[in-house]
Amino acid sequence: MPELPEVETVCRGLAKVLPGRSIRAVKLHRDGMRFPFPPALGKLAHVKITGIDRRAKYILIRLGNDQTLIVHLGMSGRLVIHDDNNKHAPGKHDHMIIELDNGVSIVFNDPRRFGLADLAVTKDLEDHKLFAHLGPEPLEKEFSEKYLTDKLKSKKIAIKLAIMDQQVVVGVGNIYASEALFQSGIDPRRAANAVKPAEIKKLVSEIKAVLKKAIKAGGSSLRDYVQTDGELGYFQHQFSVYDKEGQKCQNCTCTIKKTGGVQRITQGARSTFYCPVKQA
DNA sequence: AGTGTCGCCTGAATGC
DNA sequence: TGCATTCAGGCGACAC
Repeated sequence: MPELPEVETVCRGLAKVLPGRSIRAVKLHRDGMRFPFPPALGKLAHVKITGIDRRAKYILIRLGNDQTLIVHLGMSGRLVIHDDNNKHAPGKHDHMIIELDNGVSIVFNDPRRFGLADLAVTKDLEDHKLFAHLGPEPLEKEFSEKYLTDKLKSKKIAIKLAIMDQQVVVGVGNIYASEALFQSGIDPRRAANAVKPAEIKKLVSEIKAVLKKAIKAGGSSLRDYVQTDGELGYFQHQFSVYDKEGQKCQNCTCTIKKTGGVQRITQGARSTFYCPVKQA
């Protein structure tokens, strides 16, 4: 499940193979994913790829025709590099294949099709429907104690839902929201506007820390950000509370029989994991 | 405007 | 064994 660190790692992998190359063909194997592919997506032959970057969980492939190819991995999306002289036979969920002039193919596979691919004019990207309402990047200075305090003061929703709101801050998904709240010692159920100044300061710092740590883990566990099978961006994680219901949390000193260990609750129709002792 | 809920989609895991 | 059900979740749509 790609969150910001995985997407960042995918981008760093793409940055090693895409810039400077030219597109031989983009092959589409269905009409669309979350929404229909734009017709122009299939007509990018001979267009040059000039760069790669990321905004929130969107991968931005910069093109020489002043357009940007936007890719979102959704929940189950993967990008795999096949160096096979553009001979890759599309599998069941290989929805889009970008063939490069050097024979390398970038295969976008996504069983659940929550992902998307779209084209936008680069200079208008900020006004794109998907980008217009995005909050700040969590790793930028703009995402500060002062900013978050101001943003949360009118919010009565649970703090966990608040930090997952992309209008508050982008890139924090279900896993890292639980992880950052654990590291901050904050109960995920507390009202956002009731979180104290010192706790908000800690939370901002821990959100940055858990994301940075995960990005670092991605880089170090993948050779050059690309696995031997060509897959980009997925790596082993070690979580403190996520998916550890009934188990010990990180550095746990509890008697599990007494405390029940890590708790799983539902917030916004999604699982939240927390330690009832450290996040009281 | 802020908040809460639902649906999209498939495959893995679980239940009977 | 095999079929049905549940769950996973990023994000927009929608209702209140």
